[in-house]
Amino acid sequence: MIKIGTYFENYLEKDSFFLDKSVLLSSYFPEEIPYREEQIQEIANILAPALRLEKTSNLFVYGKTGTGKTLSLRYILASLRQIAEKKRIPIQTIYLNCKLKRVADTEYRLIAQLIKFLGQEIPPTGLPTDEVYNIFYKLIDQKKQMFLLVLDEIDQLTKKIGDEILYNLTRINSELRYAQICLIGISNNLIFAEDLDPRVKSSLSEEEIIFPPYNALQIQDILRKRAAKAFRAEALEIGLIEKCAAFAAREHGDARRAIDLLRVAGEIAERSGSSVVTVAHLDDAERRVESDKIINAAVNQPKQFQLVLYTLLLFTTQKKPIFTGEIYELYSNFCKRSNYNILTQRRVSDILAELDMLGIINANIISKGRYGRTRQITISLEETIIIKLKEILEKSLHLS
DNA sequence: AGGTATTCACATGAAACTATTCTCTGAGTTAGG
DNA sequence: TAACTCAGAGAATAGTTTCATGTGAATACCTGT
Repeated sequence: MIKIGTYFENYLEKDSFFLDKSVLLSSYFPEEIPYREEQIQEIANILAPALRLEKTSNLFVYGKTGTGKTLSLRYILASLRQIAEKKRIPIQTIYLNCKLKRVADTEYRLIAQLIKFLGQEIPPTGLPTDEVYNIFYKLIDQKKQMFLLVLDEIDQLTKKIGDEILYNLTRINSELRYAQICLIGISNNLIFAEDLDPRVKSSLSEEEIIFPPYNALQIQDILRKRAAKAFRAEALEIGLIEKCAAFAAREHGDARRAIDLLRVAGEIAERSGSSVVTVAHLDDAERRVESDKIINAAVNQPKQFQLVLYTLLLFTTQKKPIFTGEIYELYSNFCKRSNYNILTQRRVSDILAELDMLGIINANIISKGRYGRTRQITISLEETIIIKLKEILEKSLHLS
């Protein structure tokens, strides 16, 4: 007990080298967005007519993750809102992330969210979708006003439920008498619009803006600006920022990831009682971030999904690749033994594909000629992660 | 030897089903006048 | 008669199952030399 007490005291007395950690969180909103002036100006040009309540072109924003799309749009919307408020222009802006589970990832829920934004509650289920649309129309068309609707990660939405929703949304304007809606889609899949219904495609991407990835130098600059606010001077080892930027640049210039890494490195350094953040801490941070990502992904999956993953972890300790059929065999035996019901191979195949998508396993579809076609599966996780993952899955599946 | 045709072991798609959670409707019941 | 209760019909959704079709290349099977 005493030990812990002194630990807490020491903790308080030692000044943290963090000045303001919130600067490094993804919720932080910087005053300026470096290297994105051009894109912001362009978007502003496109959206400006909204201030006069004139018809505004729908807009499509492309760019890889961590290239500042979301941030830039939020920034633009915020200033647009400010002006609108000052001049009493009836503009509403809505930002929705279509990937959020149980929030806006289906047609019904998306519209329900919009209605909620307009100040009315919609039950999570029970109503027909048409009804929800009608409520929305009525609410929005009460007076002359402009709606800017930003749909982030719109590719996830169409991947899951098709593009009918987008068709409906783009068509809304012709059914509204007073109000107007302008759609702004954000996607990090550059070729996403290719396999969209041509009608939707043409009306949605009237204007397109591309956010290029940051290069290493730009990320360095961004990191320095953030670090200056987040850390005390002298808290970072020389060369740390450069290394951090290099990590991120390797991953297609993802600034968010770079900032994340820096924060986690700081936390690790702080906990280890070091007085500066070193490159070694950064390496640790990278490992931590990676393993957190994977473990998080695994934990948030359904039971059967975890079961498949668990058998996979159990039986692929050696580097030797394993095939779908073998895994299915092992999996069904395991289920029998532990009283879980067994899924069909069809489903397991889908689960394997999902595991591949999440980056938990590596699965290549190969043809063994006369001996069929199958997935060749390897696990590319580090031993420590595998062990941790096993523990967590055992707990979650109530295995002993 | 060289060229096709087969064939395996799944992959991939589409539709339909199941269980759960939730609303709405309207018949039957209750309580008050 | 108005208010209340409660069962049943109908929706949305996640996770599956069923049925159907697709597929890449190692082999089997020809053919002609």
